[in-house]
Amino acid sequence: MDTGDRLLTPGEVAALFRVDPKTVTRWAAAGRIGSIRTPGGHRRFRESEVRALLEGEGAAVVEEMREDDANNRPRNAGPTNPGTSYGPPNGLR
Amino acid sequence: MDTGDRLLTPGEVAALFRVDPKTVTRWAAAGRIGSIRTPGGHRRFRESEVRALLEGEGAAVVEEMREDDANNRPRNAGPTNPGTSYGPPNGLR
DNA sequence: CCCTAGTGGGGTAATTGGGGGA
DNA sequence: TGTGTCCCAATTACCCCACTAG
Repeated sequence: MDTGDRLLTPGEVAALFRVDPKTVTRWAAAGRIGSIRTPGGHRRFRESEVRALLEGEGAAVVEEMREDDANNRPRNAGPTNPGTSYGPPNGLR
Repeated sequence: MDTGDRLLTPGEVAALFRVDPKTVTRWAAAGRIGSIRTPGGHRRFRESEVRALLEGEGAAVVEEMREDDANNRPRNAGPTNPGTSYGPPNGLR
């Protein structure tokens, strides 16, 4: 994997997350996402990093709820990585 | 490759289900619906999954209601009538 | 050289998240 | 049991204008 990550523009990342490009800029400013700056000051994001965020953060039961587990229904039994520390690296709160 | 599903905000999903955004949040917290979190902590829901839930409740999912579980999970037999035009999921602005 | 589109920065309003109680 | 509503704090969306990217 030679870093074949393509660089995405804020608008691309914003469309992926369904947020405003400005919000993506704030993530980079807050250090929540890696950003590469162009000589002009614009930012570029790595596709691998964006994809990791999209699928890794909330990866939950994408499968339909099957009845085969009628044995019992653990509400939170997913490997969802429970307190995954979704983020606030800085104990902001 | 992508399922082609856009991401919806809690408010959008809440409007589709006619419930409060808080309720939608609880569904995600309970693992009943897939949720993708933004680096900021907000949630995004997949349009395909929301639609599957909306259409599935009132239409034909031939999925048989299994034994004891049926007792545990009562089907909402209300005249939800989602089959008709509830609202254009295309609330994109 | 000029042009269009996108991006950045700051500020303000609206939405969202989490907990608690009805 | 499940949902609606209250609190507060954080995050996000849209406004302006100026500059970069191609």
